[in-house]
Amino acid sequence: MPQNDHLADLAKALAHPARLRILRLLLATPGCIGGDIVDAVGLAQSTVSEHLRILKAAGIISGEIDGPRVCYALNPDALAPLAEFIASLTPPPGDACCVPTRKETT
Amino acid sequence: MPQNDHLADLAKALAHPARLRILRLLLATPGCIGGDIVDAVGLAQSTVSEHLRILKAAGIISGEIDGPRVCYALNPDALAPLAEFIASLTPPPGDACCVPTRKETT
DNA sequence: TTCGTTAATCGTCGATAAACGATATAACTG
DNA sequence: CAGTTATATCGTTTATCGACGATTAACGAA
Repeated sequence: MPQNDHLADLAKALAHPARLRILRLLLATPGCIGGDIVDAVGLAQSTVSEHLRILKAAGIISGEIDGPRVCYALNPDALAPLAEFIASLTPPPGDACCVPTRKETT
Repeated sequence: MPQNDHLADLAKALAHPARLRILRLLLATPGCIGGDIVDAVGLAQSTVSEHLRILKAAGIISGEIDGPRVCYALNPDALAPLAEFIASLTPPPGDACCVPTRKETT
């Protein structure tokens, strides 16, 4: 079942705090973002570049060359299969769309 | 941000095809399931046991001793944080219904 | 063209993960 | 108690990951 392989690849791309931080950063940054990522995550430039490469290889982000920089952007559709899988494991309680989220401030 | 660490741990637990297969198997199996998992995934018993240990450590499954066997069961709530994170990256298409704005903490 | 900036790639290292066989543990059976 | 079955753990080997510094490539500006 190659689908599992793909899902595992997606999960693997998320399986690192630095990459999650990068994704949050991209989410919080409306426009283009370049080397600021390096500052924000506090790792070496080459390390950040590697994380970006991994995210890009998984299709989770896309990089567009913009002059001397590269403009990264989220590509959230890529994660849809993983989201579906997780949802499929989740019990169907009363998951009507709008459930008043009680208990969230854990 | 320790939350990223936790999310990364969850994703890491999912980042292997054999573990995804195990989760699917648990999902498809209503009652208790024991060593049949070994047959289904086609790996050595010790390897499967290790995968089960990892899933259990992540809280994604739980194992209850049932006589000579161990009864494994999904524990889908454990994945909720990861599902939320992925959802937060997903563009809000027409989600008029559930505004999942989890109030920007931090 | 030369220089400075930005990002990607290379080479290397230690750490972690994955897989296996062998062995140990626990519980039921007789 | 001895034997069988079902899991877990141990120890080892191999592969992959994560991080870094150094180098290279691409681009804009002077």
